[in-house]
Amino acid sequence: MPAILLIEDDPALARSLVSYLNASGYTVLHAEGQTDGLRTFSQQRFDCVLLDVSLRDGNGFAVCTAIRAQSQVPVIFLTASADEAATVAGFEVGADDYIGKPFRPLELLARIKNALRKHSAAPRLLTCQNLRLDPARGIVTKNGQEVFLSALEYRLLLLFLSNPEQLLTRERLADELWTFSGEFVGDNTLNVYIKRLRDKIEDDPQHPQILKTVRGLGYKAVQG
Amino acid sequence: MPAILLIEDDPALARSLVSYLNASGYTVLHAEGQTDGLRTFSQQRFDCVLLDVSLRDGNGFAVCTAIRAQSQVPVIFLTASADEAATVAGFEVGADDYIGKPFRPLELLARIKNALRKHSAAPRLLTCQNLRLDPARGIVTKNGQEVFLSALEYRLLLLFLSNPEQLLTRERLADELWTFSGEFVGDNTLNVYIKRLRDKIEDDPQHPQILKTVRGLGYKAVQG
DNA sequence: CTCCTGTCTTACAATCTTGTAATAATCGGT
DNA sequence: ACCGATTATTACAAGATTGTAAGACAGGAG
Repeated sequence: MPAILLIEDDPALARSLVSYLNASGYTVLHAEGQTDGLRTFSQQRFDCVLLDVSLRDGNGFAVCTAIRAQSQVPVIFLTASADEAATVAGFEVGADDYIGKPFRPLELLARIKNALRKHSAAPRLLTCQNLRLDPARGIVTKNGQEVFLSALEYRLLLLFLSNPEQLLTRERLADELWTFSGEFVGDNTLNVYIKRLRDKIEDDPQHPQILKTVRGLGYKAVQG
Repeated sequence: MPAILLIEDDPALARSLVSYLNASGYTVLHAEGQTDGLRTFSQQRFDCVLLDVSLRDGNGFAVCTAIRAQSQVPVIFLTASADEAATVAGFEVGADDYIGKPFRPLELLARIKNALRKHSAAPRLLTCQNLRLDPARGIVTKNGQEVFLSALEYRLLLLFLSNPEQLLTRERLADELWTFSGEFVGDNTLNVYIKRLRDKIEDDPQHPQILKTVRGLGYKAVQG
């Protein structure tokens, strides 16, 4: 049951929104103004914020900026006006969507749902054939079995899976792996890492199906 | 210069949109209908798709579904009607936004810009005080200097920074770190890892400012 | 085919990581 | 202040990682 924070100082409108959203399966917490809203926001976790632009004790843009300073939560602006400049300003301060009154109930629901979906679609997996890399957990699996990669092997694979079908030059790869370690690393070192990675992730390291060699240029990972 | 695919079968509207968006700094390619649009889409890369719901040779929903089958590109629906059901249906098939005619020019621009920003905002950084973890590169830095973490230390830190201000129980942490290695790990092992991580990321490991101990329960990372 | 160049493979020491155990320190309650 | 339980610290061995070097191999040009 997703939790929504509604920051709205029109009592009648707030009441109707709360009951409508409740009926639609959301837990709604209503804050009356800027101060109230930000305090509530910092006290508990919400899945989405509905924010009126015109609050008596300050405008909604400031609230949105404050929220953005500490969170990536979806923020949807509500506005009475057909004020185009306000809409633009809303997006500038990091809003996710902007709905003008009068609200069409189903559209409001659809936009909330959309915001929640987009936002929760974060845990992306990088995959290639039977290989899966989960950047949010730092884990690599092959056919469901964990493949334990060393720190550098992980970074190398991450590079490849983030740039599928793209040719990564030897130089680019070395740069990415050893930028911070100011020291030189030998010219052959990358070859060795490619081999080690292939030994761990390829079914037949002699005939790699994932990390292809592009002679004279570098390597590329296949799409998949 | 972002590339936009406009699928719109009203010639007058299309002309005005193309020239307006061109003037606003976008490269626009105009397709007249469903078939045309999908062919163009598969032939080159676009940063955003503007899609009219009512096309003569098929409705826009089908086009959106087809696009979603092969790409995560932002899709913004354009609609003549104030048809609420259509709006809802648009989001159902994976649209990112929905704009009703008549368009307000600046709002249209703002929504396009928003879609582009949200979509390209992938390289998120997890930060806490002077510490930064880049999941897209698998790199941790402290005051700009790289902190080289072992695979398990990295995963442990990732866990903490992904759940700021949340209490992570000892059990939960051990589960996440050692799920795949079916073996038992000693009860004290986690303590040792916490210590090692603190030694690398805290300014004063004796008085941790990032990884707080919650006696009897677990640990939590501070926000920020 | 032959040579050359670039890549792969193997092997190797120095160092780091991993998990354990033993000991010390700390917190909270009495 | 004392006690018991929880957490922190230290030290240690087995094993893994890292970077290098040397030789084997493979592809392309002539």
